[in-house]
Amino acid sequence: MPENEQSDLIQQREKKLQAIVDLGFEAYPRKYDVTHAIPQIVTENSPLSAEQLAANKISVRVAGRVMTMRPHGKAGFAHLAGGGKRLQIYVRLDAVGERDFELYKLLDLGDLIGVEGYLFRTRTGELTIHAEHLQFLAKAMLPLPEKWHGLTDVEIRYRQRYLDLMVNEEVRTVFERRGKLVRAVRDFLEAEGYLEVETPMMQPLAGGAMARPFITHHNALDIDLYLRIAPELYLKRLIVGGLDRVYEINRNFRNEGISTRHNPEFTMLEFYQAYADYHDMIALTERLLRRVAEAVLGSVEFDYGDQRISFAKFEQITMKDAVLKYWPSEVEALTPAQLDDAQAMADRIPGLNQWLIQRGVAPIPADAGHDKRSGELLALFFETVAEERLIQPTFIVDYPLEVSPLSKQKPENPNFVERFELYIGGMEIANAFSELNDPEEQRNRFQYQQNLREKGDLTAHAIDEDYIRALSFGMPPTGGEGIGIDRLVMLLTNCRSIRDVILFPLLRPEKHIE
RNA sequence: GGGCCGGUAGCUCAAUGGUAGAGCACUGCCCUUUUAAGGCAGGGGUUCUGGGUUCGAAUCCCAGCCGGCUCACCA
Repeated sequence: MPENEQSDLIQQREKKLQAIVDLGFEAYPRKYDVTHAIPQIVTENSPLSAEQLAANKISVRVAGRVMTMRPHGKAGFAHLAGGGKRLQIYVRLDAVGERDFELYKLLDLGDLIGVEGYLFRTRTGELTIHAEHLQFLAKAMLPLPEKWHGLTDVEIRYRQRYLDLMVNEEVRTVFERRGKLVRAVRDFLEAEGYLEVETPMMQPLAGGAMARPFITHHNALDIDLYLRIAPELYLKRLIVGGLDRVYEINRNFRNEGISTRHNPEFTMLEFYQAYADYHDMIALTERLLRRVAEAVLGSVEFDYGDQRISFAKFEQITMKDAVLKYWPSEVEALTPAQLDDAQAMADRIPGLNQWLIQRGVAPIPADAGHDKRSGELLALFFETVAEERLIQPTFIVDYPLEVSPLSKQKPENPNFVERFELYIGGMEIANAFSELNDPEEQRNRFQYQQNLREKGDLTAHAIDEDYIRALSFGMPPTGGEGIGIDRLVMLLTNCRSIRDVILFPLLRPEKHIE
């Protein structure tokens, strides 16, 4: 924000900083040796009574940010924040001396200080440091947000996440859980014999998913590169090379819309296991998610909005059955056989659109019925009628061939592939399949995608000749999966927006900042 | 990109056509166990921007900027 708007406040604080320096304190000292972190003191001493604290006289030296001040003439209280906890300090003129008490009086909310003293309980029973010495550590030149309501303006919360973290304690919890979740994923896969690897974020072809990429340029080589939309094809090259169990947790970049469930850069876990198929991936996913929930929440059940979600049991249903199960009664019914019949499905689009419009949802484009094949329509219908209804963890299996360019066909029905997506809380969380390892069939699939691309579908998969070459050296039968980490964090932190689980979500650049 | 809602003091919010306010924060004074500390006094505004209507606009109208939610693309 412009400096002139707050020049009075800043000038006041500059004067105070000068006064602090005049007392003999450094304006920006190098370090402060603490004996304890604030949460440690709170945890360790909570059980101790006032009498026990008085008898033991436990000396501590801590540092933190001043969050509240209650001066009382020649004494005063303050709360220091650190490590997500607050601890009260009590400063008396006769205990800290003139110089330190002058410092106390010059403090502003937001300043960083060190305190040395001993623990006691106040009359109201609050654990407090009886200060014997104060150290000035850094000045807050700008004022903190209001102390009761905190900071609610979501734009400032996202743009100035440091403020959000300072004053909204639950925000810290979200990101602590996110860290625990990623840690738990790594521990689990490590124990399963997986190797963590890193593959290119800048790729000459943006493969492995269907999405529009970001494009960039390398000057020395004078080539265009794409920020990756998925690591998939590189990880499978590693399977070819004999790294039989690999995983990667890192960012993907997709040049698509922004919403409460989409950020242009998002974190994806992908893992590949040689000599396994998608059934093995289902079993692994169930174990992984239970382990992660236990690690993060200590439970496999949790609230998400007004729903109670349990990882104790995972449903499994084919895409066709899901469409039939959730097909709206207001629309003319479909028989199972008609789900292979593009014409029969196209005939339902007008009725379906009427139903969608009544519910305030945008209809399916009118031309969808003309040029789409039955598998594409099936996937479209699934997303339209079933996806948001899948609250409890549900594996949707048997995906149509047309929307699955990298998956192996089902032996008993080549129009469908060995693939699943896992839905929880109405969101797609995971996508997995038995990996296609037949190089000729892969070439055919790429060719089909290429045709879509030439018809104007910018998300259709590009032909990757080196990937076909890699498959031509022989890839073992392999199960592979991707899990959207941000959405998993949303579930386990009860956040409705992906921006609440990404520290610095992409926003339009701020205009008026100097 | 479409629809809906919003933008007033550093922060959270009032004021619905008639003198821009409150609480917190800030400044000064008093106060040695408070915790939304208290008491007294005070400073602080391009009401998002630009037009328009009107005797008079924070308020009504138009355009724009910014944000949220939602729909579409997508994970």
